[in-house]
Amino acid sequence: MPLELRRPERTFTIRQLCLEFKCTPRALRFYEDKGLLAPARQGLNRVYSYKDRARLQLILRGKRVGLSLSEIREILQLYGKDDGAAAQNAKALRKFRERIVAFEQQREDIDHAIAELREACARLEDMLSSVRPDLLPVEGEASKGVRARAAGGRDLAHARHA
Amino acid sequence: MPLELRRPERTFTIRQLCLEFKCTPRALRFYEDKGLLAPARQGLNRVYSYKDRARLQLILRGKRVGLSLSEIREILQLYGKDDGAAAQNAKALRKFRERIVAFEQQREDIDHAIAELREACARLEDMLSSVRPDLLPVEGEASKGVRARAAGGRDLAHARHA
DNA sequence: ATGACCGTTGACGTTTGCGTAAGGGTTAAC
DNA sequence: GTTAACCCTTACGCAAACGTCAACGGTCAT
Repeated sequence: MPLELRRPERTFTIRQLCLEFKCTPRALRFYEDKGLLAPARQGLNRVYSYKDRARLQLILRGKRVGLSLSEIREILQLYGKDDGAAAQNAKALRKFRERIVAFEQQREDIDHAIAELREACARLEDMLSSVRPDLLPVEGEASKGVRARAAGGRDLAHARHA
Repeated sequence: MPLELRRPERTFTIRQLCLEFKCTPRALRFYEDKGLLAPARQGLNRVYSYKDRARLQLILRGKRVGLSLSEIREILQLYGKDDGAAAQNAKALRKFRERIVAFEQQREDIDHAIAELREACARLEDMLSSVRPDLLPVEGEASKGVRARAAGGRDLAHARHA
């Protein structure tokens, strides 16, 4: 058993999760206050399980896409009901569907925004290249036009929020 | 000229815009306070032009995708500089690119979220259909399985925000 | 036993984005 | 002439989501 404490049994301290997910202890405690997390305790200290970690991931993703904590909590609660309570689950189903519709709306908005920004970029580039080509992003020797699809870096993420 | 006051010359009162975009006068004045809008005046009364209306659209879309007002203001400011000031525009270009990357990240998050919710829905449906089929969304006689892609209604939109 | 860290619980402070009066001015209808 | 419908400004209020102390406990190395 001492060797068997590999993956699923692993636990995390508050700090470990904070480092991993780039947030503060204060935030985690706050989420707990608000009923989004409920880590175990060793004495006073919080002990986060893998499931807690997963919940935290969902929380943060939810935040990035603009959900409020109470909305996230609601979703997590519905999520956790794999048990009976059929009527409850029917409600969950409706809620989920609503959220999906909302998200799809939001995706449209984002696509719009991206499209507009791209246009703006294009116009700016044209202007600059005809007036002050020296200010353009280096445009070295090799790559012409297409410019590699940057991003993909697994450690970016992060966003604002009202 | 009296007949020529068709489109581009049109102006709007604060209330008209509010009705059209489902927001309150208070909000518009607030945006103005924060430097996002700057309608003309007739005496004390605000008079919104088509350009103002367009800005408002951008503001609201920005909000829906989770931007803060100050971020939106920044973008609008950069937007408005079609004039000279090359160096400034180079900065704008960089900012825009950053925003695009951020938006693409956000789109990924949303896609994830949608996927997860769909999965959850599927599981819930399975469960319900095997235990309490009566609780499922009517599943009438005709449509089997595919269910029309609801939404599309042009007057939904709207979202939360901290 | 003395810091140096990590953890804990309050509790007050801050920023954002408006809501909600409170008080006042104009014009249009009745 | 007063009621209704808009408009304005000023200002206090409020919820969300933490930040930032303050004050205290555990433990490990020096």
